[in-house]
Amino acid sequence: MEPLDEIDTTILRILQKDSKKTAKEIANKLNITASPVYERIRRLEKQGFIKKYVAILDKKLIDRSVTTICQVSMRYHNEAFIENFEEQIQNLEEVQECYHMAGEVDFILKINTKGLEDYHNFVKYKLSKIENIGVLNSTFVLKDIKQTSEFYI
Amino acid sequence: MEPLDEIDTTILRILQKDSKKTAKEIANKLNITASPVYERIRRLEKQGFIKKYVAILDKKLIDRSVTTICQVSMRYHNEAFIENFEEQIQNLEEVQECYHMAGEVDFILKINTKGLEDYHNFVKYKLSKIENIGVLNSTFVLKDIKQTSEFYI
DNA sequence: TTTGAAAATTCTTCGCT
DNA sequence: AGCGAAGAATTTTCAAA
Repeated sequence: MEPLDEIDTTILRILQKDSKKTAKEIANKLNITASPVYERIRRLEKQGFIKKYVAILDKKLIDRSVTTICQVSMRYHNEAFIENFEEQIQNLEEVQECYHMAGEVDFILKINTKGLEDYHNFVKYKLSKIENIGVLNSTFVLKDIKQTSEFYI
Repeated sequence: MEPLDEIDTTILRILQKDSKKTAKEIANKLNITASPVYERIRRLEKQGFIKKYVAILDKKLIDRSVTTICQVSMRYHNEAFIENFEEQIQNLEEVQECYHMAGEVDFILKINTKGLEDYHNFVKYKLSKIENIGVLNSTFVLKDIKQTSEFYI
């Protein structure tokens, strides 16, 4: 696969910010016509550089204001337990992000709920039901400082 | 502002997963015609429920494979220092997320770089230049288990 | 609020340069 | 690779129900 040129990265930068921009608008910024822009976008999709297009919602308005960062450590560290944990996490709708970490803490999760009580219920009835969880440490977000899906390219 | 009905939330659920779905496709799933779907989407945008539409890129392919979670605590906790920190963070392109936290740690950041060396340079030349940072604790992501912008609604 | 139709715009393909 | 034209599909508006 060929490396991306300046035109490709400009297209990606624009679409990361606003995927509703038309090929024509992007073409204008690049001083070329719409068809090559269109073809490049199609290629970038096909090659997997663009994974998907999504709408970003306002969490306050849809009543998911409480964001919690939860750090999880496992009791035993064998393959089966880790794979089981990863599988279970996929199915929890409240979990927006989950990373397997190097270091003391095994997993870091970002969870969105309506309120504190819903987070309590999430931990009580869903998260803590997963086998082999050792330490579980939750801290609440006071304020979102920055939140974007953009990569600097 | 009226609360959302079942049709609105269905539209939002669909657009969170794939914003390229046409009004017609969404209408089919709802057994109505395209125009009310179109009008509802416009209203949801206007009211702010939908903040924006974005393309999600593949971080491996664009060479931003290293994700780091960085926990920052400030030395002194006064308004000016906190506001300054929040402002500085906005301008750092490597930072995808930053939250002001309750508890021991003041801020949690998610940072994407090309490699470990680039993270080192980020900390050395950018993050640590911000005034009044006390403790700074970085841990690396071994594997992304789950990562979505969707909210469960 | 939904429908159905009509106009404007964008998407998509393709032959040519 | 990019251009420009042409047809298909979608977006967008709107009168009527």
